[in-house]
Amino acid sequence: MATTIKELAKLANVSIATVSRALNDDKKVKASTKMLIQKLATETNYNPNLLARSFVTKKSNIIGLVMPDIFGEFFMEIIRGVDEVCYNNGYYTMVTSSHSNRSIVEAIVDYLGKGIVGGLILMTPLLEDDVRETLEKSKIPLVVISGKTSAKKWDSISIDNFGGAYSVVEYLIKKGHKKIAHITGPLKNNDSIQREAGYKQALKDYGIPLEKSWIIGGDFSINSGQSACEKLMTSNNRPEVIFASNDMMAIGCYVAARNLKLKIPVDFGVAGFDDIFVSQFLNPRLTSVHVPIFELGTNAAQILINKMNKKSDKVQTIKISTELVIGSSC
Amino acid sequence: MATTIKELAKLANVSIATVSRALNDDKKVKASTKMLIQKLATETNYNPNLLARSFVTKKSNIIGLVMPDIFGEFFMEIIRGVDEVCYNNGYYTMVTSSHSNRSIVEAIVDYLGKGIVGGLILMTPLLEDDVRETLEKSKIPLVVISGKTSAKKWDSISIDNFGGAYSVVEYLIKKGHKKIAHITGPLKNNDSIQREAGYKQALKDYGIPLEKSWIIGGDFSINSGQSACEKLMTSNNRPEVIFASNDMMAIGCYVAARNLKLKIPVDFGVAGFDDIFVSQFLNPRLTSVHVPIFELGTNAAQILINKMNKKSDKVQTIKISTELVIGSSC
DNA sequence: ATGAAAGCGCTAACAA
DNA sequence: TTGTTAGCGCTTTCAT
Repeated sequence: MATTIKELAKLANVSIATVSRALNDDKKVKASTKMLIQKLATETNYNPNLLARSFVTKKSNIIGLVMPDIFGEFFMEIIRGVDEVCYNNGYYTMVTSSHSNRSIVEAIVDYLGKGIVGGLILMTPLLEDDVRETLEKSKIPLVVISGKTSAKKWDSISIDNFGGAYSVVEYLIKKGHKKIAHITGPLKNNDSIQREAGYKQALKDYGIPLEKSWIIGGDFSINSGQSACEKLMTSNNRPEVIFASNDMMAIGCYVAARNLKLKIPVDFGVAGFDDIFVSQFLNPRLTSVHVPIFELGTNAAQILINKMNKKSDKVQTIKISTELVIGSSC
Repeated sequence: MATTIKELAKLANVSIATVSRALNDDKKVKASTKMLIQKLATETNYNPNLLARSFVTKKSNIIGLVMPDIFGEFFMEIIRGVDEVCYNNGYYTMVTSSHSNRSIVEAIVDYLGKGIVGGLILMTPLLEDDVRETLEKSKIPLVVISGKTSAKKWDSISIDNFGGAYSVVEYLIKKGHKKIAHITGPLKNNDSIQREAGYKQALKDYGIPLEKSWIIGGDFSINSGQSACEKLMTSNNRPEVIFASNDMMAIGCYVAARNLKLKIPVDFGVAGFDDIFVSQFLNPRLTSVHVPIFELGTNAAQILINKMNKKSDKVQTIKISTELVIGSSC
């Protein structure tokens, strides 16, 4: 049995209230008393029962991290970032994702309703109406990691998708390319939408007409990248270079190239987005847009914890900037 | 404010005890009463306060997942597996890792002592004495994901490292190779130790003498794989093929090959272990040992939950078998 | 089959 | 500066 506050009180010959205060570093406890109690606490290996504490304060220092999926490097880095900050601040990280048999709303409602988490980090490519509604009802501090800096209602943190995409395409144009194709991400995914917009804007700014047939819909998966690339490279109007909306699809292009016996970057070039870990080990090294995912996680957690501590209450909207990483794939 | 059991009791015109019983599906509640209460609960969107419940029952349905690190695909898949099973059984997944500034013991103690988790999944490459001690003191259900099936004290689940390594090396030998080098993982890592043992045993079984200089110490990182490979391939006694203790180090060999202007598999072959996601996109496709990591996670969670539900109390020791994946890298 | 009441460990008024 | 006490939402004896 773990030491309780009661036993500690008995040992120290004070009331449990005093112990509680001492442990919570209340200023109005005599220094000597505080010292004694803290010494005793250490000796007896006292650990406050967090459940009891959360229960009575109605505050939980468990942070819920809800993601659309738990897969791949991107989410891993988010978790790592969140965990890092949580740990350093005495918070706990609880993760979940929308599973095959439930929507992201259910996941949120579950976390929120059960009173188990004191704050929520929601990562979602798109804030759909049902999610918005649910969130509006809740009074729990919340940070949204989103593809778009739109949600004025909640603190949100997002990647500069537009700028990142713009910079790759601009780079390609400056290298002399005019025939630049684009493989998009999922239709309703904000990251994807923003990246496509960046692509279009860059073309426009440099006076390059848009070739509709060079914009192929993908879904961020390797397979979709592969088939999109095959489609592009077997048409009679082949682009010189393909900008894939994420690295996974860029990898799909590599696969397609292998199948088609084409050589990157000789026969066609490829650029991606995300600069995931493996991209640097592709041969040739993939040109991509580096996204500091880990920082996305740490930032989100930090903002949330500030909110939970009432250290801040204005709604923040942070945009994380990206960086072009030039490889030899285009 | 969320609906409480009290309000529900008032609505149903029964005592809170009855409500509690009905909600917990106690057999001695009249069917009609139970129905009414459950209907009311649904209508009012009642959600039991988990904190309160855990607090009083002294049982938490939060499962703590402690890992040496939160990085890369391996851990991600574990988390995904655990989350999947937890979700399906109404449990919650709390993750943490030993951080730069704390040991894994501290992480465990923290989880355990605070009464916040009701069960623990501990993933560690090596059960060191301080960890053992800590675990022995604890009375919380526990499952260890380990590199070695040794811990008879706790339920444990591990990969068949020995068998996996043996099968790659056997495959290489049968292809006619005799000069097989090995890059090991960290010295005190059980996975690494078992894999090395499998390598040695295969050589022995096929009567191939061990060449000490062909066993180079690595640490599972790409860099260590790269430098080990460079060392091997620039010596005057070059092996024909390198079996790296994990895919990351195998990737390091690819990098080394590129630097040394050597071609895989023409100039030398490479095999790895883990068959991580990216390995299939390496060029040439890496020969590796596939480890069903996701299942490692689901299994661990399932065993733990059974334990927590008292559905099982015998100590289980599961070994997850691996599968040789033949690529074109050797 | 149901109700009354105690109590889990802790915090937070309110008193002293 | 410290103690007393109520109470958080729930489960669980013990009555009835």
